[in-house]
Amino acid sequence: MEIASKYDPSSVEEKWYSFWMKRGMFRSVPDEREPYCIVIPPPNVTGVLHMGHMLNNTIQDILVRRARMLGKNACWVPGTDHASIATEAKVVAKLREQGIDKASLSREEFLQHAWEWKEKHGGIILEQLKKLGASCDWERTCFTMDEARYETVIDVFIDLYNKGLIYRGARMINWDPKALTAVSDEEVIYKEVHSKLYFVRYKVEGSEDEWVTIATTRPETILGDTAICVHPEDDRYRGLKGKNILVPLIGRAVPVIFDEYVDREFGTGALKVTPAHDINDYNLGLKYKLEVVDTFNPDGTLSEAACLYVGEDRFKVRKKIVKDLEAAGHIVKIEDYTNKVGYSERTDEVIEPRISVQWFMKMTELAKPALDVVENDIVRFHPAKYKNMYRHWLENVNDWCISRQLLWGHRIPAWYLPDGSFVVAKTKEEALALANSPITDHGSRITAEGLKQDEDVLDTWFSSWLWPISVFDGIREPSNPDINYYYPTMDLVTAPEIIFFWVARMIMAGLEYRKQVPFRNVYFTGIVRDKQGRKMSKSLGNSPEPIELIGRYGADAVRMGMLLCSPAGNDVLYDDSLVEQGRNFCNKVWNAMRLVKGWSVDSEAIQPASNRISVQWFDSVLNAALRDINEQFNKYRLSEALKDVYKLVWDDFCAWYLEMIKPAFQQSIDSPTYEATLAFFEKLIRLMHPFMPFLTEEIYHVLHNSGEESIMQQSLPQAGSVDEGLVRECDFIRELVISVRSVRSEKNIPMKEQIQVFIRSEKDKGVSSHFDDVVVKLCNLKELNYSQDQPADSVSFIVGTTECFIPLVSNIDPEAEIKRIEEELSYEQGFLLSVMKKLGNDSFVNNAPPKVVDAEKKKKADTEARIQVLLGQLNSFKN
RNA sequence: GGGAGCAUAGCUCAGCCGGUUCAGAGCAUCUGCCUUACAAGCAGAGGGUCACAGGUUCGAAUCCUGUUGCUCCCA
Repeated sequence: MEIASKYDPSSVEEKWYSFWMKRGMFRSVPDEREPYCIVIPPPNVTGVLHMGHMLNNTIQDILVRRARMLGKNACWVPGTDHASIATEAKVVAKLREQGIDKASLSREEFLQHAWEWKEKHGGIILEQLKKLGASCDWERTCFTMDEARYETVIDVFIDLYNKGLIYRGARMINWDPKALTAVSDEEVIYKEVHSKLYFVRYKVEGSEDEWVTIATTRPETILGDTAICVHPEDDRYRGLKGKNILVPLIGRAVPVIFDEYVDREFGTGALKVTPAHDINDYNLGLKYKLEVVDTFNPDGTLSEAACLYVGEDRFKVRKKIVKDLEAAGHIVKIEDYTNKVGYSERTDEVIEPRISVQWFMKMTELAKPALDVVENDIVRFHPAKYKNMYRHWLENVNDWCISRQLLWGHRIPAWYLPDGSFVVAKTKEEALALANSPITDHGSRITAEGLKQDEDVLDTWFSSWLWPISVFDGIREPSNPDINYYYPTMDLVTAPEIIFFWVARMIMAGLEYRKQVPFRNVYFTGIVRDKQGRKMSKSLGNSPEPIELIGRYGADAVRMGMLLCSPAGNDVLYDDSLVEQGRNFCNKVWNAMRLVKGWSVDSEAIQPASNRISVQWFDSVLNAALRDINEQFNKYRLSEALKDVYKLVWDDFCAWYLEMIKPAFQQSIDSPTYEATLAFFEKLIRLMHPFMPFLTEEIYHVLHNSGEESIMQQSLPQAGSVDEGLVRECDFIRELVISVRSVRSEKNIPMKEQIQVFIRSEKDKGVSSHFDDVVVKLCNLKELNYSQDQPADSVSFIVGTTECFIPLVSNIDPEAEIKRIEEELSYEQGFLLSVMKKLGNDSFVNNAPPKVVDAEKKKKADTEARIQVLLGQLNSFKN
């Protein structure tokens, strides 16, 4: 059989994914086994797969596949969210291309277009996940706006409203003038911008030439000023008590108020107060009952209330008003200034703080238990450092603005009566009944025509926060078999950026509706950045196209490359070399398979002792590694687990074990060793399967010719016992082999040339000879000898405390040897000195644990032994 | 402005309660090899005052304090 010397993933991956799919191997239904469940963080329907998804979903797939192989009933629930702002923007843009104006459409017509868009584009990202090997139960695919999820959201809204946790009120909110909607605090991104600080003087009313100078970064809001505020203890402004100030250009008289809020050091110490357009000013306005003049329209242009520049854009007005102020003699000076400005996460538009009537959810009551479960490790964070961030947010939590002025989403189930009051109900009929019930008592009889449903929809996160429950329909059917079996889920894999948006709120929802946390562990991935540490973004063009990357290197290589360098919570600096490393590893495993598969087996042959000991040795090494890797998984150190696998396979198995037992060219191998090797290989690919599903499935089938079976359904190898003594013996041998190779390299002795090695010892005294034949093979020796004497014309080296020699016919330079030995000697003597110093220190000997003192004594003995050896060598060269 | 975290080899990072011949790994670099599984490979080598300054201790990369630099979160 001819097997290609290079592993070709493209011919393999499609085959095995459809193999798994056809046989329903990702399917999970409740049974008597222990459940293991992950719900996918639902990607946006507008999204296409990016590098962050690749990392995140690779990790989830590893966890799920591993759980499956541990015999659990593993279920990974996929789905997408409707991303109201992003999707609506896409649909509006598409309509515009077709010459359709959103405003000309009815709600129903618009939603029709939106659904069409969703049907066409909404599934792309899930198809892409399949290319990565994601073993989701696709039959369970959910969407935040499908029937069950939609109704769930509405039910929860009504329930929370009835519990008094949701209210409607006028508040200062973050307004996105481009999307024409409110957004929550969490959707505002503050960016540092270079702007100007304008010093503007306002005239004191009734005075000839008395002025107050304020500093502002937003002169266009001057038209909405309704007070000037100074610090009560600021001597500069004592004279202003009881006076009014005239707002420039429009001459409105506004009062001077005194409040400690003002920072005397900033600007001039005098602050203009614009309650309609700044959150702090808004609070001052409430405190001093100031007039609120809203000078902006929803789209960011100036309103009638501004009197000037009506209908012009806020940023154009900023330039204009500065000119006009300057002309009127109001500008004192303009300084360069750096400040933070809020931008909309979705549209990147500058957020306009605006007073608006919105729906809010009270957070303080829900926050307390959600904090407790994390503090008490009922939900564990990996890495745990994110607990700090979580705590800080929950202890300072604000009410959540949940309404959005959009069409695409869950429409708020509130119905307004002609008198402006409202009722909250699931249907118009229920609303009507409620409106006419004696309890609400609206006096006159309300008709269906008199009821108008709220035009707004809910924040997308208001559906996402229910996700771990809603995917199992656990709100509508609180005791259905799925929710009872799969909830709470086990692990959540997500980015720290959405710890508040999502993680915290899911915990709240879980505790509120299931009295139980939604998951046991939260694994925070890092951000995938480019090599220079920049975030990957479309505009920078610094992100590889994931599907193309998979095409080029194979999904397994990409999975490995992503994970190998990303400990939990750490950012990944992506570079193609990472994926290359993954690909190379796949190829290494592939070739190991080619080697083993190519051996002919001699069933008559008796197993040589060297093979037997090699098998015993690798068995121990494998068991020790399985134990360690298991431990890494328990600590959610996936990257480290993969490194251990990498080392076990490449170094221990390929570089050492296979070389130890490899038969000479065209020789056959004995059957016991061959069988043991196949068993090792089988264990290794099972161990690797969660990380590299495609390659391992391919090899599994090559090794077994097993048509219908899948490696997916096999169990993970269990760690057996470890012969520590044997491992130590072999460590000595490995060191010996490396030393011999090093001498070969230094002395330019080609591998082909057979040499001799002498160990200064009596055979079987001190040094074990179990591995002698292995050494002979790996070093290409004529013979391995034990001798008390140094052979003539030989170079020497030390392994542990044992002296070894290689006789050479030439190439020995006494000068160089002496120099080398003297260098080693001086290092050892220095080391001995430091050990002696420790042992000579009474407080060390008395205070340190006996184990540590003994270790120091052994160091001393070993070092002295080595020094003896070196001195002997030096002598032999000098004489 | 408030809070959190980080600083170890050229790069990315391990290094758990202070003590293993402790200063490590991978990648990159350099040298030699197309040795019949693998050049996507093999063998070997170099490279770090553990940011800086103090302190605690018999002993500090590890604990404490300060300084500097960077990152993130919140307002």
